[in-house]
Amino acid sequence: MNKPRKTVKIKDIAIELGVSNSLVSKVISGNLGTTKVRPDLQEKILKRAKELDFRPNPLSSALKRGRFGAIGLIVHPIGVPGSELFNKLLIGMSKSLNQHGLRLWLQFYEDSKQFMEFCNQEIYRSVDGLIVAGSAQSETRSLIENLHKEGLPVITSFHHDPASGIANIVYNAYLQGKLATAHLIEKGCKRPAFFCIRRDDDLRQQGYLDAMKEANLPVDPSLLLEGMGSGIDYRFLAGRTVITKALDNGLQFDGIVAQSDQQAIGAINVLRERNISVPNQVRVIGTDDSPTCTASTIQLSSVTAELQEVGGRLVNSLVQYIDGKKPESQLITPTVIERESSR
Amino acid sequence: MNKPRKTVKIKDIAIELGVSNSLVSKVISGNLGTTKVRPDLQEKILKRAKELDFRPNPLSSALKRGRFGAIGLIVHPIGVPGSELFNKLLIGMSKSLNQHGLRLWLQFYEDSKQFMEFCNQEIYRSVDGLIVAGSAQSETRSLIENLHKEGLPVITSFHHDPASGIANIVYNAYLQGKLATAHLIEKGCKRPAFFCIRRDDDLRQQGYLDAMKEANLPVDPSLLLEGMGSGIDYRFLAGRTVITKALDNGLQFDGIVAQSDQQAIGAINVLRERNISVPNQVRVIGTDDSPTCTASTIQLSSVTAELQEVGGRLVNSLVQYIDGKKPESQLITPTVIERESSR
DNA sequence: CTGAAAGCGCTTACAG
DNA sequence: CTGAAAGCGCTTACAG
Repeated sequence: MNKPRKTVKIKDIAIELGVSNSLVSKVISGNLGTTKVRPDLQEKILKRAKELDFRPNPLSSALKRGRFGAIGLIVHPIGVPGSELFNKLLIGMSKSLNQHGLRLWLQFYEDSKQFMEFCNQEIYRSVDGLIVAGSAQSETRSLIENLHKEGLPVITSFHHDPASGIANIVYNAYLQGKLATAHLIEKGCKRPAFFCIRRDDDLRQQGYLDAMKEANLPVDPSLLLEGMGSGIDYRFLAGRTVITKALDNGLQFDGIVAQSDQQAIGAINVLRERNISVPNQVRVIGTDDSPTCTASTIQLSSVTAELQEVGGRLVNSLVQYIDGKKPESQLITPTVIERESSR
Repeated sequence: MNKPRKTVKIKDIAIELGVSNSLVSKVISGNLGTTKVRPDLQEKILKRAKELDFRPNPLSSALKRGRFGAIGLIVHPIGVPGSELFNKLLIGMSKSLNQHGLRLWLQFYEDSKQFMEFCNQEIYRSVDGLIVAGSAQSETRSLIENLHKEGLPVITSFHHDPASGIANIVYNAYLQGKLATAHLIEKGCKRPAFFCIRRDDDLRQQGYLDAMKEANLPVDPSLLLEGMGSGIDYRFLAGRTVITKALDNGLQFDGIVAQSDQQAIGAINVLRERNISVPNQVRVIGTDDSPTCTASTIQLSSVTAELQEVGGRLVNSLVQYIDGKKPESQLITPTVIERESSR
């Protein structure tokens, strides 16, 4: 066993100055209540506390107040590897947490089993609120709803099927698709292709379709490129495969809206190998504005995911929630970052 | 204010079963001490606790025991953006933390000012130990040493100038350089070039030099490629710039050891544009084994940084430290991952 | 074999 | 204007 670090306590100061614990506590916390301290005494206490570098033991305060001073973050692995989406989320949260003097308890989960373990650990009894981010599986969703019903303030960051009655804060994936497509159209594209993922409620695809409609451009179904294996694949090779197939099929297109930056780079590589000029013949835009965009021969345009902003708002809303103000769901608007590939 | 969630307490169980708080506490925690409970009573208590899904309030236990049940992680942003090094570190830590039932308090710092703020917040008084990772600036180093002297268990993960008297756990950068170089030599390279960074104590460069020596290969100083702007630059463009210059200077080389995967990919792109075949004419190996390696037309060989392993060991050592066992510094051995670019 | 009691360090309603 | 006292929920040395 380690000897406990010795720290200054309220009692130490009280004894030294010949006043009561109560008074020291009140003066230092600033919660005077009905108490009216003599100004000189107050000053003396504050001065001594500062000299001794006193800090209340957060455990004791929390125990007394019934607060923990900490929030939990449970994340399903998010973003393409290399996208830095998760890092951005954390940084955004971290800043906001510091402002509120809160601490973060972090937990990863890879599947609903792990999530259940979390719920069965005491961890969630050690936080004032919870943020759950990543993709929601139906089992985890009901677990979250249970925690919420038990009175734990919970906020999620899900794109699909958010838990019912729980505020959900995410970037606007629909607008990502729409803005990216509108950007290419604005640059002169008439037949931008779109990299589909295999799910029927793909928000970005909706955005693509609406952008086309608003520009009065017909949507040739063959512009909706599929074939990225079974399931969702945001990686490099998916971009290669899909665009290779499209070219081999003789598809005519003058733009590509990709659902990740890696897909976009994969596609660009194929185009270059076949001497198709980017951006002159085909303009390309990715998604996420990840480091990949500038880590390539041709600088890739992209639409942001604003994860840092999302992180900050998640924390702020949760803090308000803990203080009793029921939060609203929010959709954060992405931005198009124009670079060489769509100029 | 939020109504506090109501939870089951020891007292509730005690009253219900007509026994004392003490007994319930002892039975549940398993710390019987001199106490010898009647087996049937013990069973009754455990059964009821389980039914009620009782979990001790960690705050109270911690307060009583003088432990916090949490450790702090302060990180300087690490790794090239997109390298996922930080994520790997976190995942490694997270797993180990869960095993020990510990929680993580996360804090980023970008400069020593922020680090000082951290030290001035009460946060470090709410953890049983601290892990500091990233690059050490001299000011932060002395702050860390101070925390350590005050009795806070601290472990660092620094590559250069670790704080004195504090255990330091990192991957072996020297071996990264050496193993990567040896790999290329084994594949037949006689004149592998090395991407230098501008610091006189570059461990990877030492590794490169030693690998060459052990293979009895002469080191032509012009193989040590500099010119990546002022300071360290691990990014894509640095690789392009350096290798372009080398080729323009007519340098003869048959391999490249890069200090990041992005640098390597940048270099490969230049080589391909000039119709120099990778790996036939030039074998290339990167560093970090980041997602970039497989997100490229040619799959990039790389040498790992083992951050997940580092993360796990940091936590394990810190836990031991908290329990009174002074930890040792450790160097984690990296592994070469062979892919297309050096085959 | 079991429980009463003190205590971890703070906070706050209440009494003086 | 200030302090004694109770209490947050648990733990443990000690008494019975």
